[in-house]
Amino acid sequence: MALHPFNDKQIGILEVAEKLFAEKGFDGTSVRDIAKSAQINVAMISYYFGSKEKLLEGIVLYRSANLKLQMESITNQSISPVEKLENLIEFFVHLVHKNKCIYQIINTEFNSQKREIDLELFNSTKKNNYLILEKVIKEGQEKGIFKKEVNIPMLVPTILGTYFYFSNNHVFYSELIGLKNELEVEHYIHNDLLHHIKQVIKSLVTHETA
Amino acid sequence: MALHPFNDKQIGILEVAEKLFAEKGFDGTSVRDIAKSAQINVAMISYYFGSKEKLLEGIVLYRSANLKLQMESITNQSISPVEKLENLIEFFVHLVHKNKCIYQIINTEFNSQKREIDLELFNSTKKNNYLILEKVIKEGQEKGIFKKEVNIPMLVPTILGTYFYFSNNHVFYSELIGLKNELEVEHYIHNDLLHHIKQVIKSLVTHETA
Amino acid sequence: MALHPFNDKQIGILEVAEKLFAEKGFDGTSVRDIAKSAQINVAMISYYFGSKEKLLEGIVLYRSANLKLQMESITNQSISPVEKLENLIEFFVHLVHKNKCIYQIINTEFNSQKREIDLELFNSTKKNNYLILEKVIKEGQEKGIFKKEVNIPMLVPTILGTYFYFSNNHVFYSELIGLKNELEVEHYIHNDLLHHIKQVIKSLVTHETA
Amino acid sequence: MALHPFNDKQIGILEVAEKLFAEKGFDGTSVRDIAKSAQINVAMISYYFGSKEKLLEGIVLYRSANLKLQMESITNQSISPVEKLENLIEFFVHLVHKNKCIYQIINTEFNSQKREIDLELFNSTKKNNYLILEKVIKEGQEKGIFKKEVNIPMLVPTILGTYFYFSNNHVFYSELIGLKNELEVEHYIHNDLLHHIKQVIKSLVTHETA
DNA sequence: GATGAATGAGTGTTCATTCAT
DNA sequence: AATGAATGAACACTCATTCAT
Repeated sequence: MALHPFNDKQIGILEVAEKLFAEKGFDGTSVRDIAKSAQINVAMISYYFGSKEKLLEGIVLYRSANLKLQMESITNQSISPVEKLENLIEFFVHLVHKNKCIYQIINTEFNSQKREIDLELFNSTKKNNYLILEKVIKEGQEKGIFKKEVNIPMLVPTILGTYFYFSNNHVFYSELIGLKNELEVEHYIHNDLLHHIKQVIKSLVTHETA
Repeated sequence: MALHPFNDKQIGILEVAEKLFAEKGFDGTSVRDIAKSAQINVAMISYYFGSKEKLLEGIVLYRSANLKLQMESITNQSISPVEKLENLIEFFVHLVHKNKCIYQIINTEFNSQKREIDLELFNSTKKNNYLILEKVIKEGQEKGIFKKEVNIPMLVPTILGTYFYFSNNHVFYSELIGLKNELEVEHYIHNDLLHHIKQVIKSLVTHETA
Repeated sequence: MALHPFNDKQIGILEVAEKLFAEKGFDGTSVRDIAKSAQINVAMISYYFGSKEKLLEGIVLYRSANLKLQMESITNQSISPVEKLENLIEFFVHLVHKNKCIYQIINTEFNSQKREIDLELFNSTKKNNYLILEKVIKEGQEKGIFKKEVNIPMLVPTILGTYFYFSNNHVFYSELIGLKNELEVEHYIHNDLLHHIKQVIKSLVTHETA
Repeated sequence: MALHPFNDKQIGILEVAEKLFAEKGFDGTSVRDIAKSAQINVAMISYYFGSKEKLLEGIVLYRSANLKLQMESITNQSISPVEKLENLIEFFVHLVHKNKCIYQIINTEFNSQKREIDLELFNSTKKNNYLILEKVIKEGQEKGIFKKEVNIPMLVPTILGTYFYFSNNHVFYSELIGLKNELEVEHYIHNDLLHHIKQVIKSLVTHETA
């Protein structure tokens, strides 16, 4: 059974719209833009989704359904808390990187109550992710591997904030670091940036091992 | 001599527009919205700035000029590198917090080449800030206080990314942490969040001191 | 043999459409409204009637056929001209009251050549009704019961105009007279209003009887 | 002081719109039709009136203000009740004939709560007219000139209903009576039809004078 | 025979901008 | 210097109708 009620044609429109909304913003994207990109008639957007706003809701619903995670496997393995933590960070970063568009949209369109739609499914996923991370940290703390005085709720902001800040300013940092094209940026993210984030978190939570 | 060419009336419009653009986005804000908020005639925006786009450029120019920093004082004092670093982090966080609006605008309106205007002044400030941080870190490394293997360019993304991620998702985190109103959020940022960021960076760059 | 070519499904649509057209006007009613009310597919209207306009013609045709009257009986009875006149007035008022919808439609949609469809059948019925009334009046005149100087063509406008004016403004008159609900309005029409119209016409055409 | 807040340009639009609404109905008339007829830009309708609906309200307001009557003169003269009644009928018929459009609009657009706008001013005028007529009738009754058993509230429906029924069906009646053009119809209304209506009312309310 | 999908034209309205003053 | 009036283009959306099945 599907987690969302969209057929193939609708999904095509959703994905085109997601890309455009992420690039140009909701208000900066007209239904005509979407229709042209998706090679459909303008009327189809109303026909399929009811309205432009409902289309946006559709995107959130569609992606929220897809984001339902199977992270249990990561944290249930019989590996050390540090390894679990590293796997989790890797998982988080890959996840948001792969779903950059929808995160971009949600961060720009749903901030400060600009728009009011149901983010419940999305937020429950976020909450769930937090709880998994919290469990791993507490496990490490109990084992004496992790420090006690860590501000756990602020870990995800540090992990994902670092990623998003880099991503949002990738033009600036590409120049600063000397990345010549998108491929190199991509490579940098999956290697250097990810490594940096891991180091940041590990340094914070673990006792220094000489 | 002024760093920007705007008179008092224009500044009034700029500040109103900045607030609205940050709240509702550039495309989501009409010149009539701005005119009404600023209690001026609609035609004034074109009259004073040429166009809505030019108004946006004006905001960036106005704020960039204001962001010109006197950070030298922080780093020239005869205090330890760790203290310098802490002061710098505090300075950065307070700066972006105070100028949240313009950062919001730049992050949403100038991503992925959506809009092409001159961010040179803004970017040079950013670059300058980076260089100051880099200097502090290198000083600490030379003194043997800081680790060598730190990815210095990614420090600002970690510092400001953490702040922005929290700020963008403050509704979610207010609920998670239990902050009841804007005042408590404000207090949390200047205390707990700032402390967390300092810990993150210090843990990363310093050798553990037992 | 049927007087119109419509099957049961078509008649269902016609009657729903008639009601909606009378309530909201032709242009104010969409084929989707009709389809929803009639619980059929939107495409059915074009399928069955060819177009929305043809559907309107269909309604007129359907009702015109139904309006074919058996009034001969009224005027052929061996009763006095005054009684014939009263019966005729009663018949007219009841007829238009029962078919209020189609009269409403015709009065609003076919005025001033707004729409050009075949009202021949409808008009021939109207003409026929006039002739029957004329016959009764002339019979009364010949018998010396009715006045000679009556403007016979204006009798129907007086009879039906009074009814329609009241009907169109029933909200205003309900308040003026003190009718509390639709039932009381209905009762008023069949009693007081009908009586008034009879008095009006009788006073006009008959010699005062002391 | 003006009874309505419209300037000359607005009045131009109002009058064009009134004509079109009367001819083709509110829903049958597009703002582009109006703009073209009034030789103005489409946006002006929203600019001046806010919306198409508000334009309709504007028409009603404009005409209602104009309909404020100085009928007192008619009924305060020292003439017989019969003469007063005749003058009143003449006044009513001329009034509605001259303002045919707005009456047409109100009768078709505001029936059965199809549209809900403020008809208070219009209705108070209607009520006022009724009261003046009632006064005249009662004066005649007191003087013994008019009958007692008259249904006074139904007099206006008879007077104006007759006029409107003829007007709405003028094509049919032109053919029936043999009126060749608009001029002849106009002439018929002001002479024969008006005379007929007077006869109808006089016959009803006065005692026959041999 | 009957219908869901799809379309192009048209809807009322808002937009940033310009113009006359 | 400053503004109310005005404009053409674009907006999201609905329309009656058609078409493939």
